[in-house]
Amino acid sequence: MSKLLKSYDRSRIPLYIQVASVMRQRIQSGQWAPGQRISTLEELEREFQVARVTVRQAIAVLQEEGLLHAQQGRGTYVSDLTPSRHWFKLETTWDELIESIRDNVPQQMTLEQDVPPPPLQPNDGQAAAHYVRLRSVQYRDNEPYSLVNLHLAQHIFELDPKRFMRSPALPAIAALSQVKVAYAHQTLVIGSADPETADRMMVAIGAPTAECHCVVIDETGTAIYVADIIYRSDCIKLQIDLLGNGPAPGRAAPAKPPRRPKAKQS
Amino acid sequence: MSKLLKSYDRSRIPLYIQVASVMRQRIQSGQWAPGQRISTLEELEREFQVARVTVRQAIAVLQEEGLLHAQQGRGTYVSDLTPSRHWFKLETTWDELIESIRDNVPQQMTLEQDVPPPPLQPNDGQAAAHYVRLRSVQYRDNEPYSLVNLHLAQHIFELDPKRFMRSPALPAIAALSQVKVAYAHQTLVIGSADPETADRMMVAIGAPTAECHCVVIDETGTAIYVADIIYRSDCIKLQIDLLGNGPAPGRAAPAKPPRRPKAKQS
DNA sequence: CTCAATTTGTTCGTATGTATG
DNA sequence: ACATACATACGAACAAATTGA
Repeated sequence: MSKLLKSYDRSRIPLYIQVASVMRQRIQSGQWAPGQRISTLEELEREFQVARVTVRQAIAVLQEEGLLHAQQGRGTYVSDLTPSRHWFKLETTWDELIESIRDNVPQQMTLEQDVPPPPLQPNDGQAAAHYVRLRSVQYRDNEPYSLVNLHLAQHIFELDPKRFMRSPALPAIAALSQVKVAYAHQTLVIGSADPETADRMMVAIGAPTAECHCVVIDETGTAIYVADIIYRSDCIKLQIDLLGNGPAPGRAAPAKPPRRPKAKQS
Repeated sequence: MSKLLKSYDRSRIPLYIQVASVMRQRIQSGQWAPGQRISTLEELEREFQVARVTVRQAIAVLQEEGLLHAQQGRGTYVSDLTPSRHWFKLETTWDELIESIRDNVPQQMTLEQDVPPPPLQPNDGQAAAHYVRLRSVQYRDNEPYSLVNLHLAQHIFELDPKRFMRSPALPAIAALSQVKVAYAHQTLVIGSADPETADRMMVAIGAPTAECHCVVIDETGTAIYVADIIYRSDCIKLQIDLLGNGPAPGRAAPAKPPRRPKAKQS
């Protein structure tokens, strides 16, 4: 038996979906380039060690997703326009993070006053006396890609309620001269969508997600901003500069990009 | 109809697996605590809007995983020992990264000489003249959790072939006084296991993975180390210090925690 | 100890989905 | 396209174990 059939025992997921997911991976990784003709049904049958109909079911799945189109007598081709993945760069420093989300527009913002404090991890500082809870959804091209569940210390929220209700909170906090940010950190794990998340983000239940837990602590050690943000897994990308001396000079880039030429702290 | 049934149309994955994945999430998130008795079959039927048999299939899945145990007449209980998740911290600075993998022991190391250069991203510098390819598997408790596919510049490899063959390459490079590391970065995206990955890491085909692309560039702008590392998604956790001034002082910790607070002071 | 309530375990019939050759 | 086999899912009824009154 083939490797795939052995793995099938491990997974319980219908075979044609597994085949489809392997083929999807090949398209998205570029191993099957846009416009290219892929292997014939017979070759795919042999490669995956499955029946012809199963291959066709897998192809049907990818046709519905717009990644493939099959033509009788000619063959099966990869679509020219494959949707871009990993377009959302999750920044790893305070300044870049603020900058990257400055112009985001949160949708479906809801506010709850006087909510219980958020669950805090060991390094998340101490809870504030009162929190408000802001929930919102981020969209791109009319498609939701992240859910924000934010606990904001009430005394911070009241410094500029209108702004917090209509624009991202982190830039708003950075703009508040009264507030001194002492520590800020973020953790990321890979999870899977529960029914509510799946529904709000329009993905399947159990689809992989990136779960970010972002905490901002003021000079008194109080967690003034505690956000749990869930991203679709296929849109996110992290870029980590291990030495902290900026990216390597690119092909046509100048030899010495000393820092970030963008905006300076104000 | 319920949210779950609507989402089911979107997913094509068997219903009982979706139910199981929601229940698994609840256990792993602590919403269902270890030892706790969970809702009765009838309540779960109503909540998920599925038939009794479907709930039981989901429970059977989680029983096989050791997360639940059911007892006739009494109820269904969460196991006391639920396996730990996210135990692998992927460090985000050079020094911490080196330190964290120093004592790892790669298994099943294979070497290929004179391989074609690795695919390089725009900021990955220039390819070296010759590369060797080292592949290995990382284990914990006899379970594989990551696959390493490393392209190492041949002239670097030859500085200490024996060490590169039996211990992690990054600490080995850091230890080489002849080598000056100018840039080092890492990108992370979420992918899914292809058949070979699934087989070597003993997960299902299509299971989510964390794909790391780590590049080390020397002072001549040459990519001397290009690693593509695939982790199981459920073991990995990133911790990003946005301000770069260390973690916030913990509850019982002194104001200046020197490094790793292994032992706690009370 | 028995009874009743509660809860999981099992079985049947039916319909649809998945996979093979 | 067809015939076959097995998996998935439903609803309903019944059986068996546990608990407490």
